Amino acid sequence: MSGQADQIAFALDRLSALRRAGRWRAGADFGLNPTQGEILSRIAVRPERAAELAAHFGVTPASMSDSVSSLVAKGFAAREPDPADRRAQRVAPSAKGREAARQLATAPDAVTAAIHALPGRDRAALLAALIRLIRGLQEARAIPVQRMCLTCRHFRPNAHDDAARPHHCAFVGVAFGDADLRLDCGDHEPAPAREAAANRRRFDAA
Amino acid sequence: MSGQADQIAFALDRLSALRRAGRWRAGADFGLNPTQGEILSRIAVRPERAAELAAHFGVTPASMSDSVSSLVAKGFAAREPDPADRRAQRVAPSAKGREAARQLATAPDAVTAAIHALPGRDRAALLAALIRLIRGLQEARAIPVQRMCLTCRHFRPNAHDDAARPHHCAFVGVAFGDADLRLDCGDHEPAPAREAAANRRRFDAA
DNA sequence: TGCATTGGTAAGGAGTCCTATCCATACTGC
DNA sequence: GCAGTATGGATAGGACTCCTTACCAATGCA
Repeated sequence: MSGQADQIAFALDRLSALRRAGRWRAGADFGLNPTQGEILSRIAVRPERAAELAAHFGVTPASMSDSVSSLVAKGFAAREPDPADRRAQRVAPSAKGREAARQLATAPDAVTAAIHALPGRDRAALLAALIRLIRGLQEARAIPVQRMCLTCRHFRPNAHDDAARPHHCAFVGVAFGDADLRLDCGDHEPAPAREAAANRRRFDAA
Repeated sequence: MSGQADQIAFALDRLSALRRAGRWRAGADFGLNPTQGEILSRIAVRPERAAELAAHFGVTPASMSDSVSSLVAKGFAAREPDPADRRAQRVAPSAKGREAARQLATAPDAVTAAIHALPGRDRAALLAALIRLIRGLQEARAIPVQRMCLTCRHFRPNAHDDAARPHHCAFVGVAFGDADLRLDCGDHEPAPAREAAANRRRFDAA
């Protein structure tokens, strides 16, 4: 019998194939394929540079340029100048793109439904394990930094005595627990390296 | 803050992008792309019909036919007649294909490494949650039946009193625990529906 | 025997994603 | 102030995925 790790990797691959198949169906109404749908969903939350998108999706900048071009050609997005750097451009959704992203976000998805159907304890354990997994990958520099709480300047780990809700988000001003930790938050702003390292230590200390 | 389910789905997407990127690198030495590598790894365990492969990977039979053709054209696989049905063909690896699959299986992969680096408790919780997730998807008929213990005729759930190793595999003749449950076993043989349902009940009863 | 079903391929087209190359802006040191 | 280098990005050419539609052949049921 081979190891747990292989079984887990196998499960991840199965689930991602299902998600991709679901995105084919969901995007078909708009003439979007899975890749375009993912990019659109991403920039609908916050416009990004092509290079950031390429890093996020794990493709070359050239490939991302292709995909963005087809999104632009279909009228779902536009390239706009980035005020911070005149070499750069941000990819932003058009009105039509925002509407499509909204519908995509609410489209039924078998995997998400199955996650919802999971017992609460399993779901929390799953999220916790995945957060640790992604942190490990970040520390091994295998995955680009995400918009996750652990790297956000608004995050205050273990700031409260309440064991159920020890953390604090200074942006929205609420206490929350491990189960509500975000891996991808629209309000994320990167923390300075020193602060991020301190947060990590404080988070692990609990 | 949006729900846990969305965060989990986000994590799954991130990890699958990473796996795919890793497969590009791993397969590059052989002239294999990620899709071809996945198919090859699959048939190396056990030859399968194109329709089964298409269902497994969530693509249309026509697409699978394309991919198999390119695998055949490169000499990694061959189509052979299926004795059980003269319409059908099985896709089997060539000697070269088996060797490539062997090297692919041992190629370093950041995600697998990170899973290994996870604390044992997290890893077990992750696998357990994923098995439940996939079972839920099977029952919702969103995912084709896998080669998992729960649907195998060699599986004897809760056959032993040992709490750590309650299950039994009649094929290899060993007792094992939840942590060693397989989602994709090369020795899998589907159990009759009646037996599978009984196994499910017996498994859940524990 | 007749016909729907199932396994599979062929053709045509959109799009992904690669490598390689090139352009423009931005930093860096003298 | 200006070369040299780094960075953000687009373009070109090519391999390939994956789709839809259409078609053939074996199968299985009425």
